Amino acid sequence: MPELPEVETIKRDLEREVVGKRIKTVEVSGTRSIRRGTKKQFIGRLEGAKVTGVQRRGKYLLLKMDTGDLLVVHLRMSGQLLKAVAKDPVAKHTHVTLTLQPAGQLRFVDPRTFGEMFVSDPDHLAEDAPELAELGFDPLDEPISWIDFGRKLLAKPVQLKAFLMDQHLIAGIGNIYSDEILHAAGLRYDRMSDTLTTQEIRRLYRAVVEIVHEAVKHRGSSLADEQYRDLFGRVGAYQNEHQVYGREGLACKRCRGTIERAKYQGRSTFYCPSCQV
DNA sequence: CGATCTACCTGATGGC
DNA sequence: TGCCATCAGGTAGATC
Repeated sequence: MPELPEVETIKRDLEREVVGKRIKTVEVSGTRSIRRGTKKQFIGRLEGAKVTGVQRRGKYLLLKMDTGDLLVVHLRMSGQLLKAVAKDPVAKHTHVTLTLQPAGQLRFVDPRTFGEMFVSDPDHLAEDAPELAELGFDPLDEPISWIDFGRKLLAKPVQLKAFLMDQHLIAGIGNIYSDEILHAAGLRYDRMSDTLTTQEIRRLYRAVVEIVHEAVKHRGSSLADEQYRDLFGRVGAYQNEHQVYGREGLACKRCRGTIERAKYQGRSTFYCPSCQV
């Protein structure tokens, strides 16, 4: 479900609502959500710890504890982090409940159970979660120069959509935002990275940064199923700004061509065949 | 090594 | 109604 803009929205909500609170108790149901390490050590390391900060790396969230530990969260396709109070009805698929001091709860809800949480610390993060160390640049927090971006594009010929979604190259971009970025840049999803002109490289880089910022400004995208929710359970608004994603058969807002859907690496891709080249 | 497929899950939707 | 196929924001691991 969530890509960088959605995770960033939740991060900012967590900073206001959860940082400074202490975790009083931890409840875990099922075995899927806590699968690196044991439930017992997960609970033991979190209970009594105070949340002192939140970081986002690509689509990962890291909650810093006053014990030095890090609570790492990845929402994958259907995970939600929701603020609640104890008397609120418990949603189906609530797998982890952190009860906070002085008040409130943080709940992890995840119907498809692809998401996960685990506890690590700065000294062991690289071995506990090697994929975190291998993330590419973050277009929101650590934008690189367009020259370096161009070097990455030219380093290896790869189709542009695969390039944008490769977390080793750029952290945080997934199926929705890769389509929106490519449309904004006027480039096709299957264009090879090493065929771009200098002007196209600059346009693509600008589109990456702009689309991500705009999507954060609108608090992310919730699709028809409204699975993506922020910490307060509210939907995002960026879906109203989508130019191509989910708009098959509709007119391109830029050139009035017809948006098409293609299958790319087993997933839907939306693009305008007349203004993306 | 890289590229490509599959598995991991539940739930919503649409065709028959 | 119901049954079945397809699809959904992601990524790791197997298999070529």
